[in-house]
Amino acid sequence: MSKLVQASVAELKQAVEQAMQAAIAAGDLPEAPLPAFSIETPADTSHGDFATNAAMAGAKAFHMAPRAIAQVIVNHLNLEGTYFERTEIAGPGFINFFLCRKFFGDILKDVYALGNQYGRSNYGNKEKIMVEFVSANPTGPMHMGNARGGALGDCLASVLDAAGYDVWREFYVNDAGNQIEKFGLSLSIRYQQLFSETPPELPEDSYHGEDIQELAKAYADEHGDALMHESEEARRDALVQFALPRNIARMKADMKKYGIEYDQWFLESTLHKSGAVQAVVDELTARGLTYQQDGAIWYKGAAFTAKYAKVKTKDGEPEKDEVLVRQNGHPTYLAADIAYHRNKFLRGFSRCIDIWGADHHGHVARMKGAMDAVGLDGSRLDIVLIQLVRLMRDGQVVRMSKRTGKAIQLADLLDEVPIDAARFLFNMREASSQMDFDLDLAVQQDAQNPVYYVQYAYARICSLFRKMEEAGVTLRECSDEELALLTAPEEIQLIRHIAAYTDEIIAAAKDYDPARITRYVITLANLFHRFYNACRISGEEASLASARLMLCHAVSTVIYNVLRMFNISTPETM
RNA sequence: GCGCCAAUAGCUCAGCUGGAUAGAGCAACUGCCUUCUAAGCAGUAGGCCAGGGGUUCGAGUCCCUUUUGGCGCGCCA
Repeated sequence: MSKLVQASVAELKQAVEQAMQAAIAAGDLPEAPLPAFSIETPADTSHGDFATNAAMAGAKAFHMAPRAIAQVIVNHLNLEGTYFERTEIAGPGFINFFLCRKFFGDILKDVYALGNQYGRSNYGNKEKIMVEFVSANPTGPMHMGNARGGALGDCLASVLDAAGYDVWREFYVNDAGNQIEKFGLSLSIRYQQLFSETPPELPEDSYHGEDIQELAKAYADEHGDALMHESEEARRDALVQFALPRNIARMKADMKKYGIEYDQWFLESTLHKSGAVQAVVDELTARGLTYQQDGAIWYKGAAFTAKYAKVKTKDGEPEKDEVLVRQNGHPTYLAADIAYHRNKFLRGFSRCIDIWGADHHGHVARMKGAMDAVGLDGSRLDIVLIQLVRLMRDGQVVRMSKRTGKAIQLADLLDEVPIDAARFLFNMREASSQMDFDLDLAVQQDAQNPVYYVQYAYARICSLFRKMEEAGVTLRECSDEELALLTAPEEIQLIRHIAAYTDEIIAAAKDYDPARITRYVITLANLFHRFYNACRISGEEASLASARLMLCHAVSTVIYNVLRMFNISTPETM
């Protein structure tokens, strides 16, 4: 694992600091506080494996030319006992460091020893963290945005797990409130349209989808027209009680098909039943943050929201307050959502991540502020906003399904494209960028489709191992001397990339950006194919062949670990 | 009007907390299979990083501004 890398960076930083101190003590540098500097990995490997800007950063403090400072630092540098064998001063004053051969061999030994644990770290210290994602409305089928959110959320959770967090996946089901009222109304009308000569018309802002008609019909098929003789309220209740579980079951089935398993499906209704929503209203009232107006209860949240967002102050007009409880006595979505997030923290999660569609961005600062308002810490709630997805076919935007003529649903997508491709492609772009999902590319079974490109690299290595086994050559742990035979630029580049894996996961966890790992594994496959074209294994002298076999094994280990982490299949033949 | 996200090769996108000549993949052109999967590789070509200011040793990256695109500003969720 790249404990090696992390240790190397740490010891390098220390060595440079000590060199500067020694130089000051020796009078080669003037007395001055040490500058803040960094250790970085140059883009161009001819500039070394690591580099530091210490000399440039210190130019001001030491009143000397950067290259002169660099020379002084190098003169006092002691790299004995480290993996570094050589330094050089380059460009405007960079000090470049070159790793010795043993480092690369040790990386391969580490991967060999750690196997499917390679890449995992304790960065997160087992901190309890929740990722809440998709959380689609149970009033209808899931759509394309849910597909992207599902892939990103699930893979983010996996990345956090690999980085050493204690991760919990949750789906929030809005099975209460206004949308459910509307759902009931729509069902009731569709139901009445089945039996009545003069049924009511569906209002403009209710659910017009076919699925509502199907649900009403399903109820009628099972229970007949009995509800026609019930009160409107009883009819809606019965229909909702019938339809909601079906919709939720379907969402669970779709998510499962998509390769996503939640730890919990959290029902909003439980918050209302348990009194948690009322408790939030009471809590805010006790803190003097509510008032009554026009028969509703309002939340004075502007000051809390302002901590997390700019607030318009045009004409001295403050941010509008929010309604918590409507005139009709029903709590708003905001009240329930505050209760939900409060509940998350009370369950012991020290950090909560929500994946939301970008159209909800107006809600972000308000929600974080509200956590502060109820006495929690809004900075522990992080929202990842996902920009829109457009489906593309033949270079054209696709809005409607060919089959149903309706808006494309998640289920349609999963019928059309392989799950592997959907999960992989939705994970290539970071959440903040708008993306086009290319349906033609997703079903394409060739190298243009990145998921196949990566899987092919893995299958190629599996095939190699089968061939070598037939020839009586098996994988074994090589000696330092044997691994030192790996000197081709293709080999060194490949090992360097393998060495970076753990840090990539940590970086992806820090940035909440699982797409980073997708790009990482594509690059890994590319480096492997390059190596495989340049270097042979069978036919080479035995110790070199064994060393290369160990390298191939390391590559397949990392590809396997990434694909399994993202729940993408790893075919051994293609 | 206010706010959020973006703008990098013909197309789709990388570019890590500011660092050394701005990178891939598609598409275009030229090569590489009697030997481990050619679903692969190598090479050529392609750029005032949307425009303009600023910060500094140094800006695609940070700040301001203009333009363009997407989205949001409900007693909806």
